[in-house]
Amino acid sequence: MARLPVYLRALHVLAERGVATVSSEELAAAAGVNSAKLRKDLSHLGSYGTRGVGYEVEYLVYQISRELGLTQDWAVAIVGIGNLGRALAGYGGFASRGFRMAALLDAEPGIVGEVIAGLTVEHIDDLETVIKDNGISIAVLAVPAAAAQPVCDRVVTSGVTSILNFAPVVLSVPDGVDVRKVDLSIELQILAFHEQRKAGGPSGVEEEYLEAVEGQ
Amino acid sequence: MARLPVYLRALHVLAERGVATVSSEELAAAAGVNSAKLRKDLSHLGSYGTRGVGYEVEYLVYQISRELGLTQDWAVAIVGIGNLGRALAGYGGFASRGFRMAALLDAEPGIVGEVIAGLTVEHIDDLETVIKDNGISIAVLAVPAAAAQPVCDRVVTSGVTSILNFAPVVLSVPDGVDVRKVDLSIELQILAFHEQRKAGGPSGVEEEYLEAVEGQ
DNA sequence: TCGTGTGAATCGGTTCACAGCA
DNA sequence: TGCTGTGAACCGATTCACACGA
Repeated sequence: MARLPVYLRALHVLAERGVATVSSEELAAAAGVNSAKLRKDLSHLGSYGTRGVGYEVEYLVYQISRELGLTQDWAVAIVGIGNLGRALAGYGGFASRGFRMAALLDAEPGIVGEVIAGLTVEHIDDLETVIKDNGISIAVLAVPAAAAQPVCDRVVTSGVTSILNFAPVVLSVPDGVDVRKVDLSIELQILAFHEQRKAGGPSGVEEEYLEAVEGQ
Repeated sequence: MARLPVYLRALHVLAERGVATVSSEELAAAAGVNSAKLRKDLSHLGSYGTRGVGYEVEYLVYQISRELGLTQDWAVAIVGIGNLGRALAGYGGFASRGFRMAALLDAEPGIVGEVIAGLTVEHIDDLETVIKDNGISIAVLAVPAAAAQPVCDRVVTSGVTSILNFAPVVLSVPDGVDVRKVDLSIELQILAFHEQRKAGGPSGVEEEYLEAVEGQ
């Protein structure tokens, strides 16, 4: 589930420090969750802990990696090589976790041909070919809002079944295609909401109903 | 709550198209949620719809904006002006939603002094002064993982109470400080998990327990 | 009549608390 | 003894379904 990557990161840190064994209490603290939740999450994978002792770090890393599908190699394409696309292309955390940046695509002639992180940016006209030839099943969309749906349609037609969307639009996709959305503006708006509550609620309005609202 | 920004975005699109009124059904479709959920969410803000008709777009935009605190001006600092920081600094969606990029900070001498989106990058040594002088209450951290906690401590000490963290670490902050985390690598890992399930589950293991797992 | 607003039912996820095993 | 694994209680959020009002 969605917290396994967080546990995995914490475990990697522990492993680097040479820690061989963790209790659910310790790992939960490192991951920022409570220990009962962590144990329940891990129990879904199987019974990989030892009662009275804890979990063996290396073994748990392997089990979680396998569960998440990180023991295989995923070819990823990034479409849209603006600042955000570049940030993603250059982010080291991907390669070390089973992800391989296999293609960068952009529509801008000034950007096509540029070499970023060892990859040459290709023209978006070649999108279909590039995706099929590289066996890409995951696409990252870092394109302008107006381009997002058309590009989405094209990558889906080419065989992509998982999309990470940074454009501020709700994409529509066929069944069987997963979309995750990261919207930087929405994150800020949620912070502003909390910030405002700290400052005393919306100006000039009763605050009662505010109690009913919000979690994370 | 966390979906209001999504509704707001959809409403802005409708307003631009000149739509005066929407039903919960239509707005829910545009926002990608179901209509009962949308109505329940909106009812927390008050009774702003008309039975038999729907919601007046402009009025609802205003009410949601006020609820989210977007009718006031929030000064935001971005710390870490790599590709990601630049992408954030240049993202137009902020300014139009009550957010004002008030400061850019970096540790790299080659970057300090650079002008991005009309702002001069300042040195991180001046962080405390810059935050206090500009009345900044929201900070965006786009720094390397190792720098995140120290920078976080400094912005909190300077008076920041909301943090949007892009570094892949769990930040620890005092009570009263909100942290939201965006982790690009985790998003991809979650996609990989789903992708793997489509392909038939983790190699060599029974799939039964997989049924118990995962939502979005 | 039509669509909002909302009790009531439902669902899923979190937390509690302890039985069971190393 | 100490900590995992898990049934049971709990809690919030989602969905259903319809009364109510424009």
